[in-house]
Amino acid sequence: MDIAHRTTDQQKPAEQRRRELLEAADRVVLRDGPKASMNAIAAEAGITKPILYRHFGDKGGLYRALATRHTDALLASLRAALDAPADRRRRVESTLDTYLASIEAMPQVYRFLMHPAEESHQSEQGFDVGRHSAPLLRRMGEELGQVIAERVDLGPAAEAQARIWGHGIVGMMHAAGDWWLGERPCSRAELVRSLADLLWGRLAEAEDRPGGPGF
Amino acid sequence: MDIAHRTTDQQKPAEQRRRELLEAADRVVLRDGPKASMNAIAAEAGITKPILYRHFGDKGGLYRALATRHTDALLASLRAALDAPADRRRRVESTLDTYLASIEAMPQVYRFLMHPAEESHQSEQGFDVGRHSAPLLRRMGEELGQVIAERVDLGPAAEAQARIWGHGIVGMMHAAGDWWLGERPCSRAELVRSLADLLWGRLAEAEDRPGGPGF
DNA sequence: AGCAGTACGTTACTTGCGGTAACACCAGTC
DNA sequence: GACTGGTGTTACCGCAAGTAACGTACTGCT
Repeated sequence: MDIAHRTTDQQKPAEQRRRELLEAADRVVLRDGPKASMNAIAAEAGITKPILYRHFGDKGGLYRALATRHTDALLASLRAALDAPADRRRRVESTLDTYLASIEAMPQVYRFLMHPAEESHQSEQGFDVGRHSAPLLRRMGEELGQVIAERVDLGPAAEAQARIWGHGIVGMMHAAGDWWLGERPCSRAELVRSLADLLWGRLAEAEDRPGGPGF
Repeated sequence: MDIAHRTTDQQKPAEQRRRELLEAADRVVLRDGPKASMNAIAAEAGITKPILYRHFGDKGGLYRALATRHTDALLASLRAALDAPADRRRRVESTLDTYLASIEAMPQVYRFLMHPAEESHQSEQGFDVGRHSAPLLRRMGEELGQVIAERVDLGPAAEAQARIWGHGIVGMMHAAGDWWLGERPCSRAELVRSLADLLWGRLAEAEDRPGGPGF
């Protein structure tokens, strides 16, 4: 009588299957980069293409599902560092370090998250710049902005200010981390310290260099 | 008789040809986004694919040539703002505003520059994270770092610090700009002011919010 | 039992793009 | 006239995304 009463036989496999597929996709993507083919992923999962399409719609869907998993994981660890009971400078440094440690530990994951390899949504004729550059950055920016708004007293227009700062700080962290990961010009601790110093206004405090260029 | 005297209808200096092709490519890319096909570009230029390949090698080559043009232009205008004779805060605000005005004026160009749409170099098995995320960011970061090192007195370890700050600030500008361009949550002037405030240490100065969350 | 529905799975196909080979035309040069 | 080097072309290959059509097993319903 109960239509929706799928006994354990079929319901579990549905969601569990999806997990298996995602894990297989994960392996392939982490091995071959964002240009892993659907065929390769299907082969790794021991099945064929159409099944992937039934589960995820299109390649973008699969990648989005994959990205969401990793993004959630990273955001969770960042939240932990961000919410720790310590003074602000400590929290900032801890969060920076957590992020950098993550991308250092799994550069392939990081690379994948930051490069969705063109979702190609083609939404209309317009060129909505947004959402193309990795949703991970946006999510981190929004969350950080929220935390700032909650915990820091910014006077009037606090909300707008906090969001701007959230996205700005996340961008700073991201770009510096990306560059650092590529060139390794210094230790992680030094990088963390320098970035925190930057946020602490040391650029504004520093003196002009004596004998500037042509001036 | 004269070698340089070609009949007007054909046989142009070949470098000018390249320019024409680049301009055609520009039009198409700015219209169709980074996924513009070589066929489309060739059609826009009034010729066919193989010619493009003779000139630029592969799609990556064409896109690199295109990106270089725009990147050079943007960097030039940023340098102007950065080198203006004014106090530091003024220069910072002016540079931020110049950048934001540029991406606001030509979001398609901006989008293209930040999303080379996977060059797919496939260099070996490794995953060199670098250089995938738009060389524009790297170049801006390096230049800014250099300017900081030249004009600001940072004491010991100045060089490393300056480069870190350069990339960090550029990343801040980029991420905030990207987000702002997508959501338009405030005016450009407000954004500039907030970001400059952030760099001026206002995050560090601000008081804790009274009655924090659950604590 | 027999029938529909549905999720799982396959093979085989279409479409479109990056890239290339082979060929054709047109100048000036020996 | 034959040779060379630039312009251009058409026609093709390989490969990946995405789809259609078909087959199969298990379910509950009558």
